[in-house]
Amino acid sequence: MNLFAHFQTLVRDELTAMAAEGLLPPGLDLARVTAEPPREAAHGDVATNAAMVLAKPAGQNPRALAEALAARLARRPHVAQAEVAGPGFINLRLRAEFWPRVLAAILEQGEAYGRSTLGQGRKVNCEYVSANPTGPLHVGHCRGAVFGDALAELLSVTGHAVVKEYYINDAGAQVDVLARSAFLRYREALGEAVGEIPAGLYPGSYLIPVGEALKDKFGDSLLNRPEAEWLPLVRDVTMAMMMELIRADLAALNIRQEVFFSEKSLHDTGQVAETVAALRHKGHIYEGRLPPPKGEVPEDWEDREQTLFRATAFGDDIDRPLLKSDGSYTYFASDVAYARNKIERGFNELIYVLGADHGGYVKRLEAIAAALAGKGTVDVVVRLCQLVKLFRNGEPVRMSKRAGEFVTLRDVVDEVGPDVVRFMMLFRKNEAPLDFDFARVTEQSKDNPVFYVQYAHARICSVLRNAEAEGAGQGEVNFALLTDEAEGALIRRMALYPRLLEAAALAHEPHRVAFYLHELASEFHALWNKGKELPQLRFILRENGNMTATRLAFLRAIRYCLANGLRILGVRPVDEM
RNA sequence: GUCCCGGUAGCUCAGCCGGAUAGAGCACAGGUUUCCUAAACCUGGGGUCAGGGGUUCGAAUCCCUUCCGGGACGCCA
Repeated sequence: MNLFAHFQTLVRDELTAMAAEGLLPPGLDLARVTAEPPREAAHGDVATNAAMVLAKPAGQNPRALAEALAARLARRPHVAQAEVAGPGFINLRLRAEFWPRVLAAILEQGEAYGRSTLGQGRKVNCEYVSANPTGPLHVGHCRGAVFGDALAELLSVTGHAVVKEYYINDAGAQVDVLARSAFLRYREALGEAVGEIPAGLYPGSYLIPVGEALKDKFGDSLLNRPEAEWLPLVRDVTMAMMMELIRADLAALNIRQEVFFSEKSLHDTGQVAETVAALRHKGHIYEGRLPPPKGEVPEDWEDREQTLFRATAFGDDIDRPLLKSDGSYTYFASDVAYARNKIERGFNELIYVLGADHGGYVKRLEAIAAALAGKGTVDVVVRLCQLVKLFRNGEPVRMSKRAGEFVTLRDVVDEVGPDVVRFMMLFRKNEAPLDFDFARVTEQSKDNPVFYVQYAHARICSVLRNAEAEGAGQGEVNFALLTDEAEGALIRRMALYPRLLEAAALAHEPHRVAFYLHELASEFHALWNKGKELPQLRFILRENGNMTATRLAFLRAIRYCLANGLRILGVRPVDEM
C-alpha cells in the first residue's frame, strides 16, 4: 500500500467528478497533480498541488479552486481535515485511526512490505562489473559491483523481472597476453627459473596457481610445442580459473550474477557477423573516412576508408568502426552483437553500470539499441560510478600499478566485511566521488552510518529478546495508544517506505534507500533516548501489558522496514552487536 | 575543440516528478546515564544553493550562458 499513490488517485477522482459536474472545464491534464508528504509535519500528512497546477488551464483563481476541492476532500474517508495553505496547497490531515492501519499492513506484509508492481513485470537486463578476466577484481570494481547488485534488487522488489549479468571480455588480444603470462608460470612450475616477468605480460602472483594447474593437467607436454598449439589450451584453462577467481571475489561481496556472457561466444556462433549483416541490411553501415580524433591526435593515426556504423544518425558524436584494418571485428562490433542478443532475449530495458571513465560510451550504447530495435523501443540506462578514493586514518592509500601493488576487492572485503563495503558504497550518489576510510567505516559509533543503522536493528532485537525472556507484552495490541510525537514521526516515516522505493527505482538510485534507512534509524534512536527521560515511553512497561504488546508490535514493524531496506542493499541486518 | 559528471554550511554530503521557513553528519559550544545497549540522544550558532539571464503562481531543482574542478574523446580492451 502506497498511501500517497492512493491519495493522488483520490484527488484526481475528485477533480474528474468536478469536471463532470461542470465545475471544471473538461479534458484537463491531471498528470502534474501530485499527492506528497509535506516537508513540515505541521502541514499535515498529505499535500496536493492540484489547485496551483490547474488554476491557469481552468481559468480559475487558485485559492477559490483550492477551497472548493478541499471541501470535497474533507468529506472523504480517513480525511480529518483539508485546509488550504500558502499559495494554494491543500493539506490533508488524516484521521487518527488511519495510522494504525499502516502499522497493521506492515506487520501483515512483513518481509514483503514495500514491494510493488510498479515495473509490471518489465524485463530488465542489468549488466555490471564486466571486468576483464585477466586477474582478481580490484577495489575500483567494488562500487559498480555493489551498485549494480543493489539496483537490480531494487528493481526486482518494485515489480521488474531483472536478470543480473556479467559480460566476459574473452575475445580480445589481452586474453592471449594472459595465456602467455600463465605459460611462463607453467614453465616456472616445472622448475624453470623464469626470473622477472617481462614487461607487457601480467606479473601478478595469482597466476602461479594457474601454472601449477597447467602442470598437473599437461605435465611437461606443452613445453616443446609451438605457441599456436599450446596457446588455445592454456587460454581456456587460464580463463576458466580467472572466472572462478572473479566469481569468488563477487561471492565475498554476496554478489551472484545469473548470467556470465562470453564475448567470444558471440564470435564463435556467428552472431557478430549476423549483426553486422543485419545493420547493413537496414542501411546503417557505410564505407567512409573518419575525421582524426579531436584533442591529441595519436601518432599512429591513419586516415583510411573503413566500415562504419552510422551512429550519428542515432545521436552519437561520430560514426563507429566495425572492422579493423586486418579485417577482424572491433570491440564495438561485439558490443552491437551483444546488445542485439539482449534485445532478442526480450529485454525492454538494458542497464549498463560502468566506471566514470566510460562516460563516452553512453551515446554509442543508446545509438546501438536505437538502430537495432527502433528509437524508444528498448530503454538504455547507463549509470556511471565515480572513483573511490581509499584512505586510512585520513591518509590516502597509495597504489602503484607498476609494482602490481593494487588493492584488491578481496583485500577490502577481508578487512572490513561485506556489509560495510556494501553500505558505504551505497551511502553516496553514484555520480559523486566517494572517500572510503578503512578506519572510519569500522568505527563503532554514530559517525559510522553502517554501524548506526545496524545498531538500530540490533537494539530492536535486543528489546524483543528481553521482552520474551520476561514474558512481557501479553496484552492486546492497540496502535491507537501510540500518541507520542516521536512515535508518530516513525509511523509516518514507515508509511513513506513504499513510495521511497518506487521513486528510487524510477530514478535508478539505490542510494536513496541507504539514506532513508539512516533517517529511520535516527528517528528510532531518538525515541529510544526519549524513554530515558520519560519512562512511560519505554517499550517494556511491566505494569501495562496492552501498551507493552502494542510497542513490541510497533518495534516489529520498524524492524521489518529496516531489514527490508537493508536486504535491498545486500547488507545483513544483525540481531546483536 | 566536442561531449559527460560535479560545484549546496568551515569539512563530507542529502535534497524526490519544480512546492511552503534549504537539511543531515563531522567540526565547534553546551547539556542528558540509579532506567530496555550512552556503541545513543537533546540544544545552539553557522548558507549570495559557483556567477548571470530565462521559463513558471512558485527554481537548489528545468532551459541558456560564463567560470571552476574531474573525466572521456584511437582500428586499445
